[in-house]
Amino acid sequence: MHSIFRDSSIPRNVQLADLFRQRIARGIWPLGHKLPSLEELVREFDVARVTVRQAMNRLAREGLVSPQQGRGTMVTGGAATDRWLNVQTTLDDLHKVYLDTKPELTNLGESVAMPQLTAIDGTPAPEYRLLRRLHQRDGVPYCVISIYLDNRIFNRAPQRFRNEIVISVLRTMRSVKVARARQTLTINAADVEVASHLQIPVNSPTAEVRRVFNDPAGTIIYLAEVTYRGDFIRLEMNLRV
Amino acid sequence: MHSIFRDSSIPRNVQLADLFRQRIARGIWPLGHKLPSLEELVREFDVARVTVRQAMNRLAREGLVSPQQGRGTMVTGGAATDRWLNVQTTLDDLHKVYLDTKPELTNLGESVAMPQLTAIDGTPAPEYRLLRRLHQRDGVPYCVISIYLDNRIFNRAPQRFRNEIVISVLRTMRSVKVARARQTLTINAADVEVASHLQIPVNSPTAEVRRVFNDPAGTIIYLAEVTYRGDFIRLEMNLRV
DNA sequence: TAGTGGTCTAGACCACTAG
DNA sequence: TAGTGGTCTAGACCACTAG
Repeated sequence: MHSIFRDSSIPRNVQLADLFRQRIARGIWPLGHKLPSLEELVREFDVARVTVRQAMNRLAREGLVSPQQGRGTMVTGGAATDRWLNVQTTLDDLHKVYLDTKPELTNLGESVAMPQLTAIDGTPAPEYRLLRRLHQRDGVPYCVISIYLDNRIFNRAPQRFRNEIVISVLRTMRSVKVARARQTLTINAADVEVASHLQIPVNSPTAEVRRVFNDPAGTIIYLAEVTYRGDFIRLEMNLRV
Repeated sequence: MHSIFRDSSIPRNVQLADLFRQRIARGIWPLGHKLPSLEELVREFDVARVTVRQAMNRLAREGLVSPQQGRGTMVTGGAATDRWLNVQTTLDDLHKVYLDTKPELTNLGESVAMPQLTAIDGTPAPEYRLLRRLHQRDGVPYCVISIYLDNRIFNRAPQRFRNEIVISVLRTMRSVKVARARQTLTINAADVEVASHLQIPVNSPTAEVRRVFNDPAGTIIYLAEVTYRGDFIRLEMNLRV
Protein backbone atom coordinates (compact mmCIF):
# COMPACT_ATOMS: atom_id res chain seq x y z
CA MET A 1 0.00 0.00 0.00
CA HIS A 2 1.42 3.37 -0.95
CA SER A 3 0.49 6.45 0.97
CA ILE A 4 -1.94 8.88 -0.61
CA PHE A 5 -0.42 11.74 1.35
CA ARG A 6 1.79 13.56 -1.11
CA ASP A 7 1.98 17.02 0.37
CA SER A 8 3.35 16.83 3.86
CA SER A 9 2.77 20.55 4.37
CA ILE A 10 -0.99 19.96 4.39
CA PRO A 11 -2.24 18.14 7.50
CA ARG A 12 -3.33 14.58 6.87
CA ASN A 13 -6.77 15.14 8.32
CA VAL A 14 -7.35 17.99 5.85
CA GLN A 15 -6.15 15.87 2.92
CA LEU A 16 -8.39 13.03 4.09
CA ALA A 17 -11.36 15.38 4.36
CA ASP A 18 -10.69 16.64 0.82
CA LEU A 19 -10.56 13.09 -0.45
CA PHE A 20 -13.78 12.15 1.32
CA ARG A 21 -15.43 15.28 -0.07
CA GLN A 22 -14.41 14.18 -3.56
CA ARG A 23 -15.89 10.73 -3.04
CA ILE A 24 -19.18 12.29 -2.00
CA ALA A 25 -19.14 14.78 -4.88
CA ARG A 26 -18.44 12.01 -7.41
CA GLY A 27 -21.14 9.77 -6.05
CA ILE A 28 -18.77 7.04 -4.89
CA TRP A 29 -20.41 7.62 -1.53
CA PRO A 30 -23.93 8.60 -2.60
CA LEU A 31 -26.33 10.73 -0.62
CA GLY A 32 -28.13 8.70 2.01
CA HIS A 33 -25.61 5.88 2.04
CA LYS A 34 -23.52 4.65 4.90
CA LEU A 35 -19.81 5.33 4.87
CA PRO A 36 -17.23 2.64 5.68
CA SER A 37 -16.65 2.41 9.42
CA LEU A 38 -13.84 4.37 11.05
CA GLU A 39 -11.94 1.10 11.50
CA GLU A 40 -12.16 0.34 7.79
CA LEU A 41 -10.98 3.84 6.87
CA VAL A 42 -8.13 3.53 9.35
CA ARG A 43 -7.02 0.37 7.53
CA GLU A 44 -7.58 1.79 4.04
CA PHE A 45 -5.49 4.92 4.61
CA ASP A 46 -3.13 3.59 7.26
CA VAL A 47 -3.61 6.50 9.66
CA ALA A 48 -4.59 6.77 13.30
CA ARG A 49 -8.25 6.62 14.20
CA VAL A 50 -8.15 10.13 15.61
CA THR A 51 -7.01 11.46 12.24
CA VAL A 52 -9.99 9.90 10.45
CA ARG A 53 -12.26 11.39 13.09
CA GLN A 54 -10.79 14.86 12.64
CA ALA A 55 -11.52 14.56 8.92
CA MET A 56 -15.08 13.35 9.59
CA ASN A 57 -15.61 16.21 12.01
CA ARG A 58 -14.76 18.66 9.26
CA LEU A 59 -17.30 17.11 6.92
CA ALA A 60 -19.89 16.98 9.70
CA ARG A 61 -19.38 20.71 10.36
CA GLU A 62 -19.96 21.31 6.65
CA GLY A 63 -23.14 19.28 6.82
CA LEU A 64 -21.95 16.66 4.35
CA VAL A 65 -22.06 13.68 6.71
CA SER A 66 -23.86 12.81 9.90
CA PRO A 67 -22.06 10.38 12.23
CA GLN A 68 -24.37 8.41 14.51
CA GLN A 69 -23.05 6.49 17.45
CA GLY A 70 -23.78 2.81 17.10
CA ARG A 71 -25.19 3.11 13.60
CA GLY A 72 -22.50 4.48 11.36
CA THR A 73 -21.89 7.65 9.41
CA MET A 74 -24.39 8.66 6.72
CA VAL A 75 -23.92 10.97 3.74
CA THR A 76 -26.41 13.77 4.31
CA GLY A 77 -25.41 16.49 1.87
CA GLY A 78 -23.94 17.43 -1.46
CA ALA A 79 -21.42 20.07 -2.45
CA ALA A 80 -21.80 23.60 -1.16
CA THR A 81 -21.93 26.48 -3.62
CA ASP A 82 -19.36 29.24 -3.43
CA ARG A 83 -21.72 31.97 -4.49
CA TRP A 84 -23.31 32.29 -1.07
CA LEU A 85 -21.78 32.38 2.32
CA ASN A 86 -22.18 29.13 4.19
CA VAL A 87 -22.43 29.46 7.93
CA GLN A 88 -22.63 26.95 10.73
CA THR A 89 -24.52 26.83 13.95
CA THR A 90 -26.14 24.13 16.03
CA LEU A 91 -29.67 22.95 16.58
CA ASP A 92 -28.98 23.54 20.27
CA ASP A 93 -28.21 27.20 19.67
CA LEU A 94 -31.33 27.64 17.57
CA HIS A 95 -33.34 26.05 20.33
CA LYS A 96 -31.76 28.31 22.94
CA VAL A 97 -32.89 31.35 21.00
CA TYR A 98 -36.44 30.01 21.12
CA LEU A 99 -36.21 29.36 24.84
CA ASP A 100 -34.73 32.78 25.47
CA THR A 101 -37.30 34.54 23.31
CA LYS A 102 -40.20 32.77 25.08
CA PRO A 103 -42.67 33.36 22.27
CA GLU A 104 -46.41 33.57 22.80
CA LEU A 105 -48.15 31.46 20.12
CA THR A 106 -51.33 32.29 18.22
CA ASN A 107 -52.74 29.64 15.93
CA LEU A 108 -53.64 30.82 12.45
CA GLY A 109 -54.94 27.52 11.10
CA GLU A 110 -54.24 23.83 10.72
CA SER A 111 -54.64 21.50 7.76
CA VAL A 112 -53.12 18.63 5.86
CA ALA A 113 -50.95 19.87 2.98
CA MET A 114 -47.78 19.20 1.02
CA PRO A 115 -44.95 21.74 1.06
CA GLN A 116 -43.07 22.91 -2.04
CA LEU A 117 -40.04 20.66 -2.20
CA THR A 118 -36.91 20.32 -4.29
CA ALA A 119 -34.89 17.16 -4.82
CA ILE A 120 -32.09 18.21 -2.48
CA ASP A 121 -34.54 18.65 0.41
CA GLY A 122 -34.79 14.87 0.77
CA THR A 123 -37.53 12.26 0.58
CA PRO A 124 -41.04 13.54 1.32
CA ALA A 125 -43.13 11.92 4.06
CA PRO A 126 -46.47 10.51 2.86
CA GLU A 127 -48.46 13.30 4.47
CA TYR A 128 -47.79 16.53 6.36
CA ARG A 129 -49.69 18.41 9.02
CA LEU A 130 -49.52 22.14 8.31
CA LEU A 131 -49.57 24.39 11.37
CA ARG A 132 -49.71 28.13 10.76
CA ARG A 133 -49.04 30.40 13.69
CA LEU A 134 -47.94 33.80 14.84
CA HIS A 135 -45.17 34.34 17.40
CA GLN A 136 -45.25 37.32 19.71
CA ARG A 137 -42.97 38.59 22.40
CA ASP A 138 -44.37 40.93 25.01
CA GLY A 139 -47.46 41.28 22.84
CA VAL A 140 -45.45 42.36 19.77
CA PRO A 141 -45.78 39.96 16.82
CA TYR A 142 -42.42 39.24 15.20
CA CYS A 143 -42.90 36.28 12.90
CA VAL A 144 -45.45 34.17 11.07
CA ILE A 145 -44.53 30.55 10.61
CA SER A 146 -45.85 27.67 8.53
CA ILE A 147 -44.71 24.32 9.86
CA TYR A 148 -45.07 21.15 7.82
CA LEU A 149 -44.68 18.21 10.17
CA ASP A 150 -44.63 14.54 9.17
CA ASN A 151 -48.18 13.54 10.09
CA ARG A 152 -47.02 10.26 11.65
CA ILE A 153 -44.99 12.28 14.13
CA PHE A 154 -47.72 14.87 14.66
CA ASN A 155 -50.19 12.14 15.57
CA ARG A 156 -48.06 10.98 18.47
CA ALA A 157 -48.69 14.20 20.40
CA PRO A 158 -51.16 16.46 18.57
CA GLN A 159 -52.00 18.63 21.54
CA ARG A 160 -48.39 19.25 22.43
CA PHE A 161 -47.50 20.14 18.85
CA ARG A 162 -50.45 22.53 18.69
CA ASN A 163 -49.53 24.42 21.84
CA GLU A 164 -45.78 24.28 22.20
CA ILE A 165 -42.70 25.14 20.18
CA VAL A 166 -42.49 22.28 17.68
CA ILE A 167 -38.70 22.05 17.86
CA SER A 168 -38.90 21.69 21.64
CA VAL A 169 -41.45 18.89 21.37
CA LEU A 170 -39.36 17.10 18.72
CA ARG A 171 -36.34 17.25 20.99
CA THR A 172 -38.20 15.55 23.81
CA MET A 173 -39.36 12.63 21.62
CA ARG A 174 -36.71 9.98 21.96
CA SER A 175 -38.06 8.05 19.00
CA VAL A 176 -37.49 11.00 16.64
CA LYS A 177 -33.94 11.32 15.32
CA VAL A 178 -32.92 14.42 13.44
CA ALA A 179 -29.89 13.49 11.36
CA ARG A 180 -29.61 16.67 9.34
CA ALA A 181 -30.90 20.18 9.86
CA ARG A 182 -30.33 23.26 7.77
CA GLN A 183 -31.95 26.57 6.95
CA THR A 184 -31.73 29.30 4.35
CA LEU A 185 -32.24 33.00 5.05
CA THR A 186 -33.28 35.43 2.36
CA ILE A 187 -34.55 39.01 2.45
CA ASN A 188 -37.92 40.09 1.24
CA ALA A 189 -40.67 42.70 1.51
CA ALA A 190 -43.89 42.12 3.44
CA ASP A 191 -46.98 41.36 1.37
CA VAL A 192 -50.43 42.42 2.53
CA GLU A 193 -51.17 39.31 4.55
CA VAL A 194 -47.82 39.20 6.32
CA ALA A 195 -47.91 42.95 6.95
CA SER A 196 -51.29 42.62 8.59
CA HIS A 197 -50.20 39.76 10.84
CA LEU A 198 -46.93 41.42 11.83
CA GLN A 199 -48.52 44.87 12.15
CA ILE A 200 -45.99 46.51 9.87
CA PRO A 201 -46.45 48.52 6.66
CA VAL A 202 -46.75 46.65 3.37
CA ASN A 203 -43.32 46.37 1.69
CA SER A 204 -41.44 46.61 4.98
CA PRO A 205 -38.27 44.52 4.96
CA THR A 206 -38.65 40.96 6.19
CA ALA A 207 -36.42 37.92 6.52
CA GLU A 208 -37.59 34.59 5.16
CA VAL A 209 -36.19 31.47 6.76
CA ARG A 210 -36.77 28.05 5.24
CA ARG A 211 -35.78 25.27 7.64
CA VAL A 212 -35.59 21.55 6.86
CA PHE A 213 -34.99 18.58 9.17
CA ASN A 214 -34.29 15.07 7.86
CA ASP A 215 -34.31 11.81 9.74
CA PRO A 216 -31.45 9.30 9.28
CA ALA A 217 -33.17 7.78 6.24
CA GLY A 218 -33.35 11.18 4.56
CA THR A 219 -37.08 11.67 5.06
CA ILE A 220 -38.13 15.29 5.47
CA ILE A 221 -39.80 15.20 8.87
CA TYR A 222 -40.07 18.96 9.45
CA LEU A 223 -40.13 21.91 7.11
CA ALA A 224 -40.79 25.44 8.30
CA GLU A 225 -41.23 28.66 6.37
CA VAL A 226 -40.80 31.60 8.71
CA THR A 227 -41.26 35.27 7.91
CA TYR A 228 -39.69 37.63 10.44
CA ARG A 229 -40.02 41.35 10.85
CA GLY A 230 -36.75 42.64 9.44
CA ASP A 231 -35.92 44.63 12.55
CA PHE A 232 -36.14 41.50 14.67
CA ILE A 233 -33.27 39.79 12.87
CA ARG A 234 -29.68 40.16 13.83
CA LEU A 235 -27.05 37.57 12.98
CA GLU A 236 -23.75 37.55 14.78
CA MET A 237 -21.15 35.79 12.67
CA ASN A 238 -17.84 34.72 14.01
CA LEU A 239 -15.31 34.36 11.20
CA ARG A 240 -12.62 31.88 12.12
CA VAL A 241 -9.20 32.98 11.01
CA MET B 1 -4.73 17.14 43.48
CA HIS B 2 -8.37 16.17 43.28
CA SER B 3 -10.07 15.93 39.93
CA ILE B 4 -12.47 18.68 38.93
CA PHE B 5 -14.40 16.26 36.76
CA ARG B 6 -17.48 15.37 38.77
CA ASP B 7 -19.91 14.26 36.11
CA SER B 8 -18.43 11.42 34.14
CA SER B 9 -21.39 11.46 31.75
CA ILE B 10 -20.22 14.80 30.34
CA PRO B 11 -17.04 14.56 28.27
CA ARG B 12 -13.99 16.04 29.92
CA ASN B 13 -13.26 18.35 27.02
CA VAL B 14 -16.75 19.85 27.34
CA GLN B 15 -16.36 20.30 31.11
CA LEU B 16 -12.98 21.90 30.55
CA ALA B 17 -14.42 24.26 27.92
CA ASP B 18 -17.19 25.25 30.35
CA LEU B 19 -14.65 25.94 33.05
CA PHE B 20 -12.48 28.02 30.70
CA ARG B 21 -15.59 29.92 29.58
CA GLN B 22 -16.32 30.73 33.22
CA ARG B 23 -12.81 32.01 33.78
CA ILE B 24 -13.16 34.32 30.80
CA ALA B 25 -16.63 35.49 31.87
CA ARG B 26 -15.39 36.22 35.41
CA GLY B 27 -12.37 38.11 34.20
CA ILE B 28 -9.87 35.64 35.65
CA TRP B 29 -8.64 35.47 32.08
CA PRO B 30 -9.36 39.02 30.89
CA LEU B 31 -9.95 40.06 27.31
CA GLY B 32 -6.70 40.56 25.44
CA HIS B 33 -4.63 38.49 27.87
CA LYS B 34 -2.65 35.39 27.18
CA LEU B 35 -3.90 32.09 28.52
CA PRO B 36 -1.62 29.60 30.29
CA SER B 37 0.13 27.35 27.79
CA LEU B 38 -1.36 24.00 26.86
CA GLU B 39 1.40 22.30 28.88
CA GLU B 40 0.47 24.28 31.98
CA LEU B 41 -3.21 23.46 31.57
CA VAL B 42 -2.35 19.80 31.07
CA ARG B 43 -0.56 19.87 34.44
CA GLU B 44 -3.24 21.93 36.19
CA PHE B 45 -6.10 19.62 35.21
CA ASP B 46 -4.17 16.39 34.84
CA VAL B 47 -5.59 15.50 31.44
CA ALA B 48 -4.07 14.64 28.09
CA ARG B 49 -2.92 17.43 25.87
CA VAL B 50 -5.42 16.46 23.18
CA THR B 51 -8.24 16.97 25.65
CA VAL B 52 -7.15 20.52 26.42
CA ARG B 53 -6.91 21.20 22.71
CA GLN B 54 -10.43 19.90 22.09
CA ALA B 55 -11.68 22.30 24.74
CA MET B 56 -9.71 25.20 23.24
CA ASN B 57 -11.07 24.34 19.81
CA ARG B 58 -14.58 24.74 21.15
CA LEU B 59 -13.81 28.18 22.53
CA ALA B 60 -12.04 29.16 19.33
CA ARG B 61 -15.12 28.17 17.31
CA GLU B 62 -17.18 30.38 19.59
CA GLY B 63 -14.76 33.25 19.00
CA LEU B 64 -13.74 33.51 22.65
CA VAL B 65 -10.07 32.69 22.19
CA SER B 66 -7.60 32.83 19.35
CA PRO B 67 -4.74 30.31 19.52
CA GLN B 68 -1.61 31.38 17.67
CA GLN B 69 1.15 28.96 16.91
CA GLY B 70 4.39 30.00 18.57
CA ARG B 71 2.82 32.87 20.50
CA GLY B 72 0.17 31.47 22.76
CA THR B 73 -3.59 31.64 23.04
CA MET B 74 -5.24 35.04 23.51
CA VAL B 75 -8.67 35.90 24.91
CA THR B 76 -10.45 37.65 22.07
CA GLY B 77 -14.09 37.72 23.09
CA GLY B 78 -16.65 37.92 25.83
CA ALA B 79 -19.86 35.99 26.42
CA ALA B 80 -22.31 35.52 23.58
CA THR B 81 -25.90 36.63 23.98
CA ASP B 82 -28.72 34.13 23.67
CA ARG B 83 -31.16 36.56 22.15
CA TRP B 84 -29.62 36.31 18.66
CA LEU B 85 -28.47 33.35 16.73
CA ASN B 86 -24.71 33.04 16.67
CA VAL B 87 -23.31 31.45 13.57
CA GLN B 88 -19.83 30.46 12.52
CA THR B 89 -17.99 30.62 9.28
CA THR B 90 -14.40 31.23 8.24
CA LEU B 91 -12.49 34.15 6.81
CA ASP B 92 -11.51 31.77 4.01
CA ASP B 93 -15.13 31.14 3.09
CA LEU B 94 -15.90 34.84 3.11
CA HIS B 95 -12.93 35.41 0.86
CA LYS B 96 -14.02 32.64 -1.51
CA VAL B 97 -17.36 34.38 -1.97
CA TYR B 98 -15.51 37.52 -2.99
CA LEU B 99 -13.34 35.60 -5.42
CA ASP B 100 -16.33 33.81 -6.86
CA THR B 101 -18.37 36.98 -7.19
CA LYS B 102 -15.51 38.80 -8.98
CA PRO B 103 -16.85 42.25 -8.21
CA GLU B 104 -16.15 45.28 -10.38
CA LEU B 105 -15.16 48.19 -8.12
CA THR B 106 -16.18 51.82 -8.47
CA ASN B 107 -14.61 54.31 -6.09
CA LEU B 108 -17.03 56.67 -4.41
CA GLY B 109 -14.49 58.64 -2.41
CA GLU B 110 -11.54 58.45 -0.05
CA SER B 111 -10.72 60.33 3.12
CA VAL B 112 -9.30 60.06 6.61
CA ALA B 113 -12.04 59.44 9.17
CA MET B 114 -12.88 57.64 12.40
CA PRO B 115 -15.59 54.95 12.42
CA GLN B 116 -18.30 54.71 15.06
CA LEU B 117 -16.94 52.25 17.60
CA THR B 118 -18.12 50.53 20.74
CA ALA B 119 -15.94 49.19 23.53
CA ILE B 120 -16.32 45.58 22.49
CA ASP B 121 -15.00 46.33 19.00
CA GLY B 122 -11.47 46.61 20.40
CA THR B 123 -8.77 49.27 20.56
CA PRO B 124 -8.93 51.92 17.82
CA ALA B 125 -5.96 52.56 15.57
CA PRO B 126 -4.64 56.14 15.65
CA GLU B 127 -6.05 56.96 12.23
CA TYR B 128 -8.15 55.28 9.56
CA ARG B 129 -8.32 55.57 5.82
CA LEU B 130 -11.94 55.53 4.67
CA LEU B 131 -12.57 54.00 1.26
CA ARG B 132 -16.10 54.18 -0.10
CA ARG B 133 -16.93 52.08 -3.11
CA LEU B 134 -19.59 50.37 -5.10
CA HIS B 135 -19.42 46.68 -6.06
CA GLN B 136 -21.01 45.48 -9.26
CA ARG B 137 -21.35 42.12 -10.90
CA ASP B 138 -21.99 41.98 -14.62
CA GLY B 139 -22.73 45.69 -14.51
CA VAL B 140 -25.37 45.32 -11.78
CA PRO B 141 -24.52 47.15 -8.54
CA TYR B 142 -25.19 44.99 -5.49
CA CYS B 143 -23.50 46.70 -2.55
CA VAL B 144 -22.02 49.93 -1.29
CA ILE B 145 -19.19 49.54 1.16
CA SER B 146 -17.35 51.87 3.54
CA ILE B 147 -14.01 50.45 4.60
CA TYR B 148 -12.06 51.92 7.49
CA LEU B 149 -8.52 50.64 7.25
CA ASP B 150 -5.74 51.30 9.77
CA ASN B 151 -3.82 54.05 7.97
CA ARG B 152 -0.46 52.49 8.82
CA ILE B 153 -1.50 49.41 6.89
CA PHE B 154 -3.07 51.40 4.06
CA ASN B 155 0.17 53.30 3.55
CA ARG B 156 2.10 50.14 2.84
CA ALA B 157 0.22 49.57 -0.43
CA PRO B 158 -2.13 52.47 -1.19
CA GLN B 159 -2.58 51.67 -4.86
CA ARG B 160 -3.38 48.04 -4.23
CA PHE B 161 -5.90 48.89 -1.51
CA ARG B 162 -7.54 51.44 -3.84
CA ASN B 163 -7.97 49.02 -6.73
CA GLU B 164 -8.35 45.55 -5.27
CA ILE B 165 -10.53 43.74 -2.76
CA VAL B 166 -9.17 44.92 0.59
CA ILE B 167 -9.54 41.51 2.23
CA SER B 168 -7.53 39.92 -0.57
CA VAL B 169 -4.74 42.47 -0.16
CA LEU B 170 -4.70 41.99 3.61
CA ARG B 171 -4.35 38.25 3.16
CA THR B 172 -1.28 38.67 0.98
CA MET B 173 0.51 40.90 3.51
CA ARG B 174 2.51 38.55 5.68
CA SER B 175 3.16 41.26 8.26
CA VAL B 176 -0.58 41.69 8.90
CA LYS B 177 -2.06 39.18 11.33
CA VAL B 178 -5.81 38.98 11.76
CA ALA B 179 -6.43 37.37 15.15
CA ARG B 180 -10.17 37.89 15.32
CA ALA B 181 -12.81 38.57 12.69
CA ARG B 182 -16.54 38.87 13.08
CA GLN B 183 -19.52 40.48 11.43
CA THR B 184 -23.12 41.34 12.22
CA LEU B 185 -25.96 41.22 9.71
CA THR B 186 -29.11 43.27 10.15
CA ILE B 187 -31.99 44.10 7.83
CA ASN B 188 -32.89 47.59 6.75
CA ALA B 189 -34.57 49.70 4.08
CA ALA B 190 -32.65 51.66 1.45
CA ASP B 191 -32.34 55.42 2.01
CA VAL B 192 -32.16 57.83 -0.90
CA GLU B 193 -28.40 57.72 -1.30
CA VAL B 194 -28.12 53.95 -1.11
CA ALA B 195 -31.12 53.48 -3.40
CA SER B 196 -29.52 55.70 -5.99
CA HIS B 197 -26.20 53.86 -5.87
CA LEU B 198 -27.79 50.42 -5.95
CA GLN B 199 -30.40 51.45 -8.54
CA ILE B 200 -33.30 50.20 -6.44
CA PRO B 201 -36.40 51.99 -5.15
CA VAL B 202 -36.16 53.93 -1.91
CA ASN B 203 -37.26 51.72 1.03
CA SER B 204 -36.34 48.49 -0.76
CA PRO B 205 -35.06 45.86 1.66
CA THR B 206 -31.32 45.83 2.23
CA ALA B 207 -28.91 43.90 4.41
CA GLU B 208 -26.38 45.78 6.51
CA VAL B 209 -23.17 43.98 7.39
CA ARG B 210 -20.73 45.42 9.88
CA ARG B 211 -17.42 43.58 9.83
CA VAL B 212 -14.51 44.02 12.25
CA PHE B 213 -10.99 42.58 12.16
CA ASN B 214 -8.60 42.80 15.12
CA ASP B 215 -4.89 42.13 15.22
CA PRO B 216 -3.39 39.98 18.01
CA ALA B 217 -3.09 43.03 20.29
CA GLY B 218 -6.81 43.78 19.89
CA THR B 219 -6.34 46.79 17.61
CA ILE B 220 -9.16 47.29 15.12
CA ILE B 221 -7.29 47.18 11.84
CA TYR B 222 -10.29 46.90 9.50
CA LEU B 223 -13.93 47.86 9.87
CA ALA B 224 -16.39 47.66 7.01
CA GLU B 225 -19.99 48.76 6.76
CA VAL B 226 -21.61 47.10 3.78
CA THR B 227 -25.12 47.67 2.46
CA TYR B 228 -26.34 44.95 0.11
CA ARG B 229 -29.37 44.82 -2.10
CA GLY B 230 -31.69 42.52 -0.20
CA ASP B 231 -32.22 40.21 -3.15
CA PHE B 232 -28.50 39.59 -3.39
CA ILE B 233 -28.29 38.03 0.07
CA ARG B 234 -28.83 34.38 0.78
CA LEU B 235 -27.38 32.65 3.80
CA GLU B 236 -27.16 28.87 3.92
CA MET B 237 -27.02 27.71 7.51
CA ASN B 238 -26.07 24.24 8.46
CA LEU B 239 -27.44 23.36 11.89
CA ARG B 240 -25.33 20.69 13.55
CA VAL B 241 -27.39 18.16 15.37
C1' DT C 1 17.23 28.74 21.26
C1' DA C 2 13.27 28.20 24.37
C1' DG C 3 8.45 28.39 24.41
C1' DT C 4 4.19 27.44 22.29
C1' DG C 5 0.49 25.72 19.39
C1' DG C 6 -0.58 21.93 15.53
C1' DT C 7 -0.70 17.34 14.26
C1' DC C 8 -0.20 12.47 14.61
C1' DT C 9 0.30 7.64 16.49
C1' DA C 10 -1.22 3.30 18.86
C1' DG C 11 -4.01 1.69 21.84
C1' DA C 12 -7.77 1.66 25.31
C1' DC C 13 -12.45 1.84 27.17
C1' DC C 14 -17.13 3.42 26.86
C1' DA C 15 -22.03 4.30 24.96
C1' DC C 16 -25.25 3.37 21.73
C1' DT C 17 -27.69 0.55 18.05
C1' DA C 18 -29.72 -3.34 16.05
C1' DG C 19 -30.29 -8.00 15.36
C1' DT D 1 -23.64 -9.73 21.29
C1' DA D 2 -21.17 -7.63 17.44
C1' DG D 3 -20.49 -3.41 15.20
C1' DT D 4 -19.88 1.40 15.39
C1' DG D 5 -18.95 6.13 16.79
C1' DG D 6 -17.14 9.11 21.05
C1' DT D 7 -13.62 10.10 24.10
C1' DC D 8 -9.26 9.80 26.33
C1' DT D 9 -4.27 8.78 27.39
C1' DA D 10 0.87 9.28 26.92
C1' DG D 11 4.07 10.45 24.15
C1' DA D 12 6.28 12.15 19.87
C1' DC D 13 7.73 15.40 16.30
C1' DC D 14 6.99 19.55 13.73
C1' DA D 15 6.23 24.72 12.63
C1' DC D 16 6.17 29.12 14.13
C1' DT D 17 7.45 33.18 17.21
C1' DA D 18 10.34 36.16 19.67
C1' DG D 19 14.25 37.25 22.15
